[in-house]
Amino acid sequence: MKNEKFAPARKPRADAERNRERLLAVAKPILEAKGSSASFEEIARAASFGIGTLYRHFPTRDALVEAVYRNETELLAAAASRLAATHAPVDALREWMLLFVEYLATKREMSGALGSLAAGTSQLFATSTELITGAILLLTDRAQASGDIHLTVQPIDLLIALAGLAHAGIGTGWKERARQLVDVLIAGLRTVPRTVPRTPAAKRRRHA
Amino acid sequence: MKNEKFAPARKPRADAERNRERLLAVAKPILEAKGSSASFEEIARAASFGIGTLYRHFPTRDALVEAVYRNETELLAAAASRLAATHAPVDALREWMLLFVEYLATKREMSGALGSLAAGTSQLFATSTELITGAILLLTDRAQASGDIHLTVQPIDLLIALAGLAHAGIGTGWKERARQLVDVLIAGLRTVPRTVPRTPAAKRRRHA
DNA sequence: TCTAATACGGAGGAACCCTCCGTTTGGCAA
DNA sequence: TTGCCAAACGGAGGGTTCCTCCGTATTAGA
Repeated sequence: MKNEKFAPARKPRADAERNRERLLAVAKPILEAKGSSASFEEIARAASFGIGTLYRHFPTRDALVEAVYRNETELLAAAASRLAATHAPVDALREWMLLFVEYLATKREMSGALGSLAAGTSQLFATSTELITGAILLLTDRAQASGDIHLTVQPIDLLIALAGLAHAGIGTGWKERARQLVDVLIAGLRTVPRTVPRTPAAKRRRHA
Repeated sequence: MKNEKFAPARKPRADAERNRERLLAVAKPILEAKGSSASFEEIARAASFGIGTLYRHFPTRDALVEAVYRNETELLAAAASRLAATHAPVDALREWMLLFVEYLATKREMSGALGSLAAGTSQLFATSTELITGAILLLTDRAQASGDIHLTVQPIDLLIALAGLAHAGIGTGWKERARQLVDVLIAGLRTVPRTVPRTPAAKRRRHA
């Protein structure tokens, strides 16, 4: 047993750190080309490492994906507070959502994974998920406080919807379509929700 | 060579047709439980068929998925014209989108595949894709003709967004969140799009 | 009943996953 | 510098799934 679980993890060996970087560098283009279905063995081979090494550094696919995109995720999150400081509330939200579309664009093949990143599905994604949700919450809270939008959905759902679009595998023109959707979503948030817009069919649905 | 390619395909043997039905019946619950990651071998075993038989009937996963849900897809498509006949344009659209959410709900695990179904990604999904796009086009065209909505997105993108939400793996409460999103989308479609809402940042983005 | 034409079964090669453990290496202490 | 050992590496191997291929069995029609 020892107390290994409590050991504060002495800093990693220099070679390990170098190798980790090399793995990340090699993994990124492969992930972008082949999507999250890229084989671990291929990545390891491409970096001239044994498969075991890859697994030691990144025990799961999610861990690898998160690490590869951690940096960009942080940049994206940072952009939120910058926009909040320089733009009107709704404009800031809109601009940031457009940035999110750009963010997805690099990783279209990966967007399934990133969708569940946004959704907070995986434990491994926890920190990235927090970054993203924190960013959009900052912007939506502000826009709501100003009275410009009325939140009837969870802000993260807006991003998940966009990620869905990225993921669907529409070919060229995807990005433009996603941008249009951003504007529809924003416009939808601006309108005052009708109180209890229940139709007879909606009641029926409750029992379906 | 012969002319086998042009032979109008004599009707399938009775046993083959029986077996096809049995495969579909067995596949459905398995797909629903395990998602599209369900193994072909498992399905074949569950139906007490050899793996070869399954592959002959459904050469790809997509073919199987489409066949399993073909029926429900047709029902969903049919509902569109019914709603168009009985509801005001926007109400019909909204109700149908809510039905689409229900449609997804049965197959949450499958929604990735169904997303690309909606997107028209796969050749195999061609006919199902047509059914779905035809249905929503009917409703959006009508709502646009009445002047109640202003289409700035491709209607199918609305569905893809919803499928994305289904796919993201949000747990309980998914359906309610999707319904809320439907209302945001509808509200967004109702507003008159601003003419050229370009910000400086948008120009910059063009070169990214 | 006979015989093509169809359909079925499942072995087998290939790809991938992930674990486990013997070997190698880096870095610290003497 | 040298020696030691925790840390890191490599890759064989057992397991799973994919999908093809072809010998065997079954059907439908003459």
